[in-house]
Amino acid sequence: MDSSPPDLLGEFAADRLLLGRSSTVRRVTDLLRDRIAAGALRSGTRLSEEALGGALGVSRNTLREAFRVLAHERLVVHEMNRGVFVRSLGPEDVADIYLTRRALETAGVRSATGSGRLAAVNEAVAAGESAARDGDWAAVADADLGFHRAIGALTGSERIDAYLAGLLAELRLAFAVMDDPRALHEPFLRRNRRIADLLTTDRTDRAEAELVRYLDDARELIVARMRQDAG
Amino acid sequence: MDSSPPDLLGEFAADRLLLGRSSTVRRVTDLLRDRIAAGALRSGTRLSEEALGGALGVSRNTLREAFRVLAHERLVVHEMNRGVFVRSLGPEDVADIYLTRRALETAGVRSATGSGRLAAVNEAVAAGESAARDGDWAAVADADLGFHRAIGALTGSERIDAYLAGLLAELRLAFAVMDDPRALHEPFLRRNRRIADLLTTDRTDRAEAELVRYLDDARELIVARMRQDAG
DNA sequence: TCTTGTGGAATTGTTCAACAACCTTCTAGC
DNA sequence: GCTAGAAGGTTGTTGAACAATTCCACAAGA
Repeated sequence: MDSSPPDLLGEFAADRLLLGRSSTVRRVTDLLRDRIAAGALRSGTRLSEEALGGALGVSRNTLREAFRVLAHERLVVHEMNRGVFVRSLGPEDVADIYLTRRALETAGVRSATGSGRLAAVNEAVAAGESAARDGDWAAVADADLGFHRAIGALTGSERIDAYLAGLLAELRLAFAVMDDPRALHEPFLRRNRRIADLLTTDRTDRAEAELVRYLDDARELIVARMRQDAG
Repeated sequence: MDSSPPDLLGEFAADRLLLGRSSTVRRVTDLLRDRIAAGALRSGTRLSEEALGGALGVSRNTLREAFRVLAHERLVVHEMNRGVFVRSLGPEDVADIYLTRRALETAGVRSATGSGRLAAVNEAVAAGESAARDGDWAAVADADLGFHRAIGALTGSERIDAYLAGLLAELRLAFAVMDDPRALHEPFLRRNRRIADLLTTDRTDRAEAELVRYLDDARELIVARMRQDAG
């Protein structure tokens, strides 16, 4: 042991977290989260303990532990004695999510200078533009969310990053309402680029103003579509 | 039914949510959360499934569901095949929490004007001052956290309020390190009052500056004490 | 002395079966 | 058409069981 370079030991210690075999609950939670984000499980769908447990080959108890996590992430709602359902967002939810995004993302923009994390922001913009050229609108959506997550990560806070990631996952529930992902994400590609450029050139105040306008416009787009569907 | 005033029906409908009999998991989760916040369960304490389940009179499966929730709230850590432990915060955690508080609370300050929610802020300040006069430093701590939660609630976002509440609960884990609650909270009573006054008179920019200084100072106080304990 | 096996005790991870409580639906009766 | 009540299915919770894993102590070897 003493002959090993200390660096090597450090690497192993870091690997240990990745190495750890994941529990069944963890795998089930991840799987359900992915299916919900991908829209395979629509809003309002009832997740029967018996049916889903049978399909996944896990016990009811294990499934219930996974449900508790997903409910805390607001991806499903747990109604007492009635079961759990894939969450469905209303206009108030979307408005609330955008209020929260505004708080977190503007915080990121304001601490952009000297954060040394702008590379990820520019990479996300490039990924979105590349996906748009390929016509892969699902990838554009991913890149768009990745961009905003990178904006939040400018704060350097692990909690802000994690919470924003969850918030954006929740927002995907609303995306399912938009039948045309291109109409939802394409117009914002250019605005992402502009915000990234403003940040790269240290014009943070203007970047913040652009970001706030972006968020207001995106919210209005979704809320309008929701009211249209409802009426 | 038709003879009842509609207001009354609305009240009952609202009560129904509160009335709803809570599940065992919910009660266990609340109880453990309270005990952790109160410091009755110290950081690092191992929560044995069998022992705790026996003491509370609930089954291991029920307890495990509660653990999933608490782990998601970052109040306990779940180590695979080892068990769950009351979380212990390091200086990095405290720094991260204060970064997040800064993002959320400054957002609240910036949307204070015309929010119509300043009453709760002033009430929290008054509650803190009253508790200080009584020498009830635990109540001062509650009021302090209530003040900052009210600041976040100025955004009008339910999610920001809920997340900030969780964040402050997590921070109580660090308060346990401070043996003297008076030293931790008393100096900040005056600063809370000052921030509230600035907000009430619409001097939001100065309020924000004061708040940021407050948060930086509080973080330093806790981090310094932690390093002192560690070294 | 320090490290390396080894065995056993204790704990967690997961499943299964059971039952009470509850919700939903259908039916009978008015 | 409406209400009460019975029937069936689902969730809430428990207790037991077993495999997998960790922890601890102790012995064996360098």
